[in-house]
Amino acid sequence: MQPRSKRTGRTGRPPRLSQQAIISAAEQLLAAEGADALSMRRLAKELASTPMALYHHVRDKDELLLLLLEAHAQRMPRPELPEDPRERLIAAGQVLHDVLADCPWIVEVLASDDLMAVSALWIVEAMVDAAIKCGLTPEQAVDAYRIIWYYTVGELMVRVSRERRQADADRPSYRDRTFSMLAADEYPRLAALSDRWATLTAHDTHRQGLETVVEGLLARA
Amino acid sequence: MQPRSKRTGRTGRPPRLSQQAIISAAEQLLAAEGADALSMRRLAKELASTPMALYHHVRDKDELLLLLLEAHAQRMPRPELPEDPRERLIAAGQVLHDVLADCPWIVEVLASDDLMAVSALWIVEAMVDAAIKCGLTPEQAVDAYRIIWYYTVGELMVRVSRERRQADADRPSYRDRTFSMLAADEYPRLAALSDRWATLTAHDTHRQGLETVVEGLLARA
DNA sequence: ACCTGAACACCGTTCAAGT
DNA sequence: ACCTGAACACCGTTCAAGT
Repeated sequence: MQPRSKRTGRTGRPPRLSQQAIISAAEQLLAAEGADALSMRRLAKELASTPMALYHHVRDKDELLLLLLEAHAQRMPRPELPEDPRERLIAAGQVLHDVLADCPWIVEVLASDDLMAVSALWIVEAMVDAAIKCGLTPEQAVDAYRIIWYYTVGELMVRVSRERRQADADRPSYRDRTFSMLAADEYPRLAALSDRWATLTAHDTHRQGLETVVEGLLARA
Repeated sequence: MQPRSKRTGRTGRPPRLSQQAIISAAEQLLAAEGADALSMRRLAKELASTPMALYHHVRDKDELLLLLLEAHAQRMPRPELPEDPRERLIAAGQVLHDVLADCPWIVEVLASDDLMAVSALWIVEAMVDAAIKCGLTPEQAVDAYRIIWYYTVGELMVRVSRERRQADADRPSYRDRTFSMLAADEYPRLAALSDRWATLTAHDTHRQGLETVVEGLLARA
């Protein structure tokens, strides 16, 4: 696995670093200290090397993040999807979500490209295929994929940022401050729900929303 | 409008800076040079002041961003929403989207809090109200709002990041490289669509997706 | 080919002092 | 009360040089 220099001339030293080693170290760092800790400089320190040595193996930080996403997607199990196209569409959407949900650092990558890693492309294929089998045209199927994708990205964004906020939990959230000041005449619905808002918006609605979105998408088939 | 010191003692100088002045300068900077240019240091330079002077008027950069969002939402016109609750729900979702869509720098704020500025809270009120009038329970209405919110955030994230990518358009997108290498036997649907993928995913599906999501939401009412 | 050291051009934020 | 200067603890990336 470890790439070696092709010519082992007398003066050439064996490479101390490799893309693999860098990716592994980055994964360890992410697991141990979270996304904020991952910087080129810190990573170099972790590898007992210098920042510039990394740039010999990855083009820039963006490429490193993409490589990390790729490695993560490759490791994920590829579950059998249901035969029924509707169930298949929902299941694929769920997998898409789950692949990304357990590596929250990925959100920065999400923003940087609108397409998954190659290793996750089978999910997109499954979704477009299922949508077509549900009676959508190929064009509608692509639109359906995009709508589900937007829903997924949004859910992840909000989920991750909430988790980060809870991490440094000292200061009261803007939301709490806002809801305690709600004028009941101007915002009757929100005021009526204000004390339950935190709990109502805390429970996980991803799956339910996914099913809802699919229901809407197939209604036009 | 300009806050003045209450005691104008002989030794007290008139304040050179104010929250208002800082916000205005930040808006100008954002308009002129985009989100990346907005830093506390740069902003101080623009105001012919020092970074630390800013911290006397805003707590930190997060608060500044929140104040900017608030100011933006306040300026937005508040359109009359349709009476019909279903149309009302869609229209409110559209406004929510539009308020955010024309200030792409906001995406960083979106991640940092799950609730809108106070000035945009009327949209949430309208959505929850419309959902209830459509026959949903208050709990379902909150879930409906959240699902639309996720969809909106995701659409904006992807939209903004695509626009940024096009800004520095030198390097070919990861997507293009990926799609040109697609194995037709492994990804039959995507391969069949590969040459049209760019155009199919370029057109704006926000509105259509919004209507679809609402359709799915109301199907269970 | 692979790596290092020093530098460039930045960040957000804190501290201690000035008027 | 309002502001300044200097500093702390970082960033990503480039350049020129070393073996």
